[in-house]
Parts: sequence; C-alpha cells; structure tokens
Amino acid sequence: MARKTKAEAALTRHRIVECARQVFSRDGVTNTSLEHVAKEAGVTRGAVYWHFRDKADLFMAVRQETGILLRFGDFKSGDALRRLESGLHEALRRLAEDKQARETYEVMLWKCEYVGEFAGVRKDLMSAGTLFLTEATALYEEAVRDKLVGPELDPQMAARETFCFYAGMIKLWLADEGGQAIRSEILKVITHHIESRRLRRRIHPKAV
Amino acid sequence: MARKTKAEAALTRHRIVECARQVFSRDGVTNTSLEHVAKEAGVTRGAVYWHFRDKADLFMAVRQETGILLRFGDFKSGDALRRLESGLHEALRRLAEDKQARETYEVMLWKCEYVGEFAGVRKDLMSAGTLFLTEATALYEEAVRDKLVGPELDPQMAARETFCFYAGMIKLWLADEGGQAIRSEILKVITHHIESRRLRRRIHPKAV
DNA sequence: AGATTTACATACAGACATGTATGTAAATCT
DNA sequence: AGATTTACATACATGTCTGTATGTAAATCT
Repeated sequence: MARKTKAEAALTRHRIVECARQVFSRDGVTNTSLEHVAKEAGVTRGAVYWHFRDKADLFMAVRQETGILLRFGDFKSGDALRRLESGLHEALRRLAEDKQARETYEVMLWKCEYVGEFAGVRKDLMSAGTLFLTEATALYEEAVRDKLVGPELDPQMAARETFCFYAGMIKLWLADEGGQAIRSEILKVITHHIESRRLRRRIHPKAV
Repeated sequence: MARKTKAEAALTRHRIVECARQVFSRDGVTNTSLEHVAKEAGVTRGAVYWHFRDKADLFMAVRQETGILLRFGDFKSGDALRRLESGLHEALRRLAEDKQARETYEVMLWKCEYVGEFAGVRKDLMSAGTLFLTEATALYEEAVRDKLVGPELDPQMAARETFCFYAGMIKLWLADEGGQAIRSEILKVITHHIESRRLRRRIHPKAV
C-alpha cells in the first residue's frame, strides 16, 4: 500500500487511539479484538500492530492521551478548603463535559480487568493516588494553619478520607447513568464533604 | 459416567462456584474460560454446563454465594453514629478475614468488565447502593433527632457522602496490597469520617 | 423391578483472536 | 536520482473458546 506521510501516519495513530477508547468503553477491553478497533478506525490490524505492540500498549496510549483528571495545583483562588472543593468540582465537570475523559475513566473503572499485563496499571493508579494524597494533605495542613478547621483535624486522615470519597464518587457518578441517586446531587455532596469540616463560627444554639 | 447422588451433585456445584471465584479473582472474568474453572474443580466443562447456563450465570452464583457485604441493620448497639461506624468497620473486617468475600469483591471491583450480559450486574450494584443510601439516611436522621450532630446536617447528603466514601474505601483497600497508603490506617480513617460529624461539646478554644 | 432421569464425560463443529511473515508503493534520506 | 525506509495491507499458521450433541451408568421414581 501507498506509504503515508509522517503527518498522515500521526493522524492514523491518533485515530486508532480515539477509536480504541470508544470501542473499549462500549465493549470492554478484554472483549475487543484489535480487528474491532482497526475496523472502527478504517484501517487493518496491520496498522494497529505497526503503531502499537499489542492491546496493552494501545490501552496505555488511551490512558496517556487523556491524562490525569485532577490536579489540585491548578486551583489558585480561595482558601484551602475552597480549592479542595473546586478541584473535586472540576473533576466532575470534566467527566460531564469531556467525552474523551468520560470514556477513558469509564474504561478504567468499569470496563477493564486489572490482570496480567494490566496488574501494573492498577499500581500506576495507586501511585496517582499517592500524588492525590500528598496534594490534599498539604491543603488540609494549610487549612489548619489558617484556622479554617479545628486544630484537632489530622490532615493526613482528612486527606485519606477525601481520597476514598473521591474514588468512590467518580466510580459511582459514572455508573449512575439514570442520574437519580448520585449525578443530580453530586455537586452538593462535594460541598457537603468539604464544608462540613469548616469551623463554624456561630454558636450551636443548644450545644452546652 | 456414573451418576452422582443429589448430595454429591450439590457438592460438585459448590466446588465449581468456589473454584470459579478463585480463578476469576486471579485471571479476571473475561480471561477465564470455563475449561479453566472446570479443571480447577476437577471436572469437565460438561459438569459446568450442566449446573450453569454460561459464564454469566456462574458469575451470578459466585456473587450470590457471598451475598451483600454490609447491612447496617445488623448493628444494634450504640448511638446512630457509632452504628454507622461499626457497619463500615465490619465491612472491612470481613474483607480482611473472609477470603471468600475478599475474592468476590476483588472480582467485582477490579477483575470484571461490566459489558453485555454484565451491564445488568452494574445496575444491581447500584440498586444495592440505593439500599445502602436508605439505611444510612435513616441513621443520620436518627443522629439529628438525638442531637448527635448539628441540626444543619442534611441526612440525605450525609448518606450520599458516606456512600461515596464507602465505595471508594472498599475499592482502594483491595488495591492497596502493599498496605501503606490505605490498609494500615483505614480504621482510623473511618472513625475520622464518622466522628468528625459529631457535635463537639467542648468549646473550641480560640473560636470566637 | 423396570422405567425414567440425572449428573456428568466425551466428542464435534464453528467462530474468532493473536502474532508474525511477507508484499508494496510512496515518502524520505543521501 | 537512487537507495532505503516507512506505513501500512494481506496472508498464514496456530491456539483457544464456545455451545451443543451424544453417550452412559447409576440414582431415583413408580
């Protein structure tokens, strides 16, 4: 077949990744053959094997193209608690509005079996978790320093709690396609999670 | 082959389910063939197809044999917040000590692709979630009535937050085999999650 | 006791996926 | 401009999985 120019080849590669993400998110990673991906992208398996070593390699490319969902460092305005809240809100905004991100996370959280070559990917995810924990811990430390929360709050514990909350929230949000239980209320739930930590300055009326 | 007695047949069926769980949790649902399961159970595919319609059916049996991980109704002692905490603790205790439960949840949360016949299972999981939400909401309502928490706490929101926290916690606990980030501290994190809601009776020293 | 199921094992047929080897025409290099 | 590489398409060889059909001897039924 006629050789493509470098730019064309890059386009082909990109198209393959794009289609792989779609097919993965529809049929699951294990169930999709490279033939399916190739057909969807309008090429043959030859093209796929040219650009990627195997399905695991292609899967990595899908992940890399979307990148990480949330970096707290991106948020600069407001106090530490507000920045935490903004980060969580933003992650969900991306899931809702960015089809690529939504599909990628759908694959990673519901359409993939972390086994064999993919067992390593799970460790990657946990490493990304460590980053989340580091950033969140720093923000909670700042919140303590600035007396946004009581001095008894343990930043590490709070960060771990937020991490669990975040992981479950993303996973449940994706599954809740009907939208009743989680999706429609999720922003308020996030606010609840963060704001309930904030030191209340008004006196609780009936507290001793 | 010689026909088995009813009791023997029941044993065979049970052995197949048991082995299916193990193999699923090792190799992932999609990757395991019924031949693998059969061999592990010391039978042929004939036996598997006799007891189960197909792999999805077998998977359902695996789920059913383990049952649900957490019912708040099982906890009777202590105030509402303590019962919430006990429930969450108990779920983790089971994961840690009960190999069967651990394997089943490992399969459901990390080694299964919710696609095709399995898409329905995901809806089941979300329905189980509705039950969780109902029970947790009731407990938070009780906590409000008993003034364990401030009157501004919205039981529904708190329940949803706890649900997300719970879902993420289970998933992360399973993945954190090293034990550093999550496993070793998880009981404290749970306590943190629940107790931080409790109305503090001592006055915060420097709060206005 | 004879008829009928049952609880499997064995055998068969078809579909499908994977990886590699080979072909090829144009793009890129020198 | 000629040599070389590239970006695929095509062909092949192999292994695996699935579902069903058939066989069978003992358990259960009547």
